[in-house]
Amino acid sequence: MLDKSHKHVSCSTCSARKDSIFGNYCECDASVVDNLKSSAYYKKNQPLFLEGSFPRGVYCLNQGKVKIFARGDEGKEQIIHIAKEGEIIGFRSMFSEEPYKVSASTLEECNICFINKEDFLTMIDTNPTLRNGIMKELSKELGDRAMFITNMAQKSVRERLAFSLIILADIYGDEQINLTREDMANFIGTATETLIRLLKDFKEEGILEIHTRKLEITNKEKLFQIAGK
Amino acid sequence: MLDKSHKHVSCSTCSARKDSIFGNYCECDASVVDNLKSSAYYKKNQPLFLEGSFPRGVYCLNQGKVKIFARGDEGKEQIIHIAKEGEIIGFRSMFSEEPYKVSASTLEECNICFINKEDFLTMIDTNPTLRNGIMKELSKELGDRAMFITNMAQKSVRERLAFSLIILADIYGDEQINLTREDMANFIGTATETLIRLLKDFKEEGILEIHTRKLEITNKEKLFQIAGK
DNA sequence: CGTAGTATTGACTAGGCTCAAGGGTGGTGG
DNA sequence: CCACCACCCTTGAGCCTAGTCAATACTACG
Repeated sequence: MLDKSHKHVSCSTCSARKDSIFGNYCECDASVVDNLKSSAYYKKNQPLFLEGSFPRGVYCLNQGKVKIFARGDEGKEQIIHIAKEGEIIGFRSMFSEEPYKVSASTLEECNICFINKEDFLTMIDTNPTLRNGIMKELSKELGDRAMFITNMAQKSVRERLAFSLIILADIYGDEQINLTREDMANFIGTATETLIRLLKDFKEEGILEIHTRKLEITNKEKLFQIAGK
Repeated sequence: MLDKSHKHVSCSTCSARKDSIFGNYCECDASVVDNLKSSAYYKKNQPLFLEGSFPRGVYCLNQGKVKIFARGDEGKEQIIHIAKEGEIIGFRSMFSEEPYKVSASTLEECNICFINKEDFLTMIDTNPTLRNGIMKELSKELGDRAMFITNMAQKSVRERLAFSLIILADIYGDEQINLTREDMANFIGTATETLIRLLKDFKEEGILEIHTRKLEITNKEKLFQIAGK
């Protein structure tokens, strides 16, 4: 349980900063960012922003996990990305000058800092190192999504599950994967029932342990094998 | 048939320039770009670059269409994007400092200009308008791909075909859509046979005319209806 | 200790893939 | 200019993955 009274996270002591674009690219500017930003506690399942609305700034994730998702025609969520500590969220639409094409919502309790649109854009304009970092980030994500699309189009659900579990294990680090079956199904792009059946298979094959909602990967090798490549 | 002896396309007379990021963002720099670039004629099905290799520069499409695709585990192509006249191709990997995650290959005869990596990066560094244009472009594509992923995961092949035909009609403008069945299937993310059967259905429903390989959309309204949204 | 949300299981169906076999078309070279 | 060959397109049959619907069990939290 996070400290809900925690009103201000300082960049200079931010444990996520080493994993962040800010940490990597503007060592010197911690205090500058510190003065511009505000920070806030978010409950589980609380939205940061919604598809269709216009961005007012960017979010920097200090603690917790956030899902980035789009909705299909019937309103079904497709999770595009799960952000972890240190990630900056929601800067895409600020450059494209479009409304958000995706929504963001907390998956657990989070501490999240916020930087105003104008302040952030000024930083980008005046700090080439940060700017290059952002461009690199945008480009990397674009490459990742090409692979994501290919996986969606060509892999079976079983293969996608294996692949996604590897990604999730990486996101959750030493913690166990902790998602509702529905969120997980929406990440993989399948029905909840199908996911459940496959998790059971994986368990029987000795790939993972199921502790109700938390998953513990016990044979990562085999996952790579099933995921293919 | 393009003029194969055409060795140099000039930016100032480039018919695609108005649709290009260069045309929109650096009116004044036409002659600068002109001096830096080289231009070349490409045959049908000629690769520009391959997944896994490192970028040496960017390509600017003066005439023709180019497919951007990734390969799945079994080597099957997944077409991520089809570039038309005026588009700049292959700048993503130059920012991410990774090898290409996708390949590019001409779909028909093309005239394509090439700008050296160093020259292009210098332009980006020194020309904020161009830079913002590029960032906008990266961001837009990222948004598009979120939708692409959602469509792949949630729509039926029939719906995806309708959706893709709308996109293709837009890319081909007043020309008729002209792709092999295989390329088209690889764009939609389905088997060639399934695509063919569905095209037949669409023809019988009065949505399109099939002139062997060329497709003529006759009822775009209905396509929107089927695509949903 | 009840209730809402979440997870699980079963039965059924169908969309779409694979394999296999023909039919067209257009580009090239004699 | 025409014939041939390679490539592309089309059709059919059968199967199987994965989605839907429906009913039941579990779990956590107030």
